[in-house]
Amino acid sequence: MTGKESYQDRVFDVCKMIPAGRVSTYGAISNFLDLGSARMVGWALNKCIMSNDPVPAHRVVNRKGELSGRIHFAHPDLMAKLLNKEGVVVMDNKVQNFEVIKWDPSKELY
DNA sequence: CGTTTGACGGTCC
DNA sequence: CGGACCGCCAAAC
Repeated sequence: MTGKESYQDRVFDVCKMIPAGRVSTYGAISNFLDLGSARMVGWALNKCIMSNDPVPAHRVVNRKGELSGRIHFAHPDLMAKLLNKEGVVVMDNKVQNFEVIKWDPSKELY
């Protein structure tokens, strides 16, 4: 390719690097890719639904550990279900032990 | 080309 | 702890 990798492609790549059973945040990805705004991650992931690539967007939550993006999935409960399936405890649309299973590319990935 | 919106984050009170 | 407010950048209108 000519290197036309948009910020969206980088977000996809980072999301694919998130280990199962772990969750990342929009801010962490934004900081790692130096996008300057966490909103860009949300916009990029919104396109991931239209994309044919298997992007585990369900592993990305906001800084509070809430499944803020669940409403964009095929079913609002799909995101929580996928996380629960991977061993992540989700209650009331919030990730339990969030600080424990939180995964930061800038810290975990070196 | 100005305005609005959006899967956010941090600060302030 | 939670609500209000601003900053942030890109796409949609």
